[in-house]
Amino acid sequence: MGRRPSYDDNGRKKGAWSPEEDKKLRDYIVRYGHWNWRELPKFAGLARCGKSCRLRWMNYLRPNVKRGSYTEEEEDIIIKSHEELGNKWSAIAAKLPGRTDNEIKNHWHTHLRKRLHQDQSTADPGKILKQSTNEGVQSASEKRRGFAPKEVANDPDLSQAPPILESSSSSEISNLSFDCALLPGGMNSIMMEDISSSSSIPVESIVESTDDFWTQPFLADTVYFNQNDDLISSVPLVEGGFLTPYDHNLYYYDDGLDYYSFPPY
DNA sequence: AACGTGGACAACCGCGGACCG
DNA sequence: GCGGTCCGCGGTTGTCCACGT
Repeated sequence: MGRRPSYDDNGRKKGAWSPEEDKKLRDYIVRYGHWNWRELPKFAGLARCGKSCRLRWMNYLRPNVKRGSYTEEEEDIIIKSHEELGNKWSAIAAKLPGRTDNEIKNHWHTHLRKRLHQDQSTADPGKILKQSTNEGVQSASEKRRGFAPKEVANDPDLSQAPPILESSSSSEISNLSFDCALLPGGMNSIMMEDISSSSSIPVESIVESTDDFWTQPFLADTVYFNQNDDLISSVPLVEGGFLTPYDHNLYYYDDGLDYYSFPPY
């Protein structure tokens, strides 16, 4: 599924994500967080725009993203929330742990809306929910695929990942949360917070952005491709696999610590 | 077996809000 | 108040695949 990979005028890759790209993005964010979406692909070695990376992470790679069939309760919540909120998919998603707004939106358009329209004539809400649930337990496409989802099944990293349970929390997977803010002087700053240690370490990044955030490519000078013409890295890889913000002789990190340490200013 | 069609869903695109100088 | 940057949201599109003919 997804779109056929292609490249735009700026040399950025578009379309379906490869398992290698997924791994790079996931590994990078797990390790360093999404401190700045625009610059993240550069440091993660991805020829993607930041917006694409954000979407992929939020809708697919993010911990706790629950995939697969919808339960009766979930569909009930979606229908009721839609009556209440309309097309506020993010608000509806907030009521369904593990479900993304995009996934709910798709599910609504392909299953629930159609069914609601069909059953409005019968005017039996209980029946609507029951019918939607019966198919929601396993959709036609899932039956076809014999779910698990194709990409997850094909991706050894994803398939080996622990099952994401409704009750699990993101902190079980990563203790790091990241907030981005702007510091005076127009410089970007990174606020990395280690939940477990409650320590916050603001740091500054030298990158000043003047171009459109989402559309401007962020390829480094040196681009490496493998034999399949896939981008291996847009920056020279360093030990551990990524060029990080700290590799610009500005910061360093102590990998043995729960949080990153930086030289005093 | 070949082809057409529609379902499903990942990903793209454009817009607008929050924040800051 | 204005413009720029960053980010999130919702609508739409592109593509794959199963199924029907």
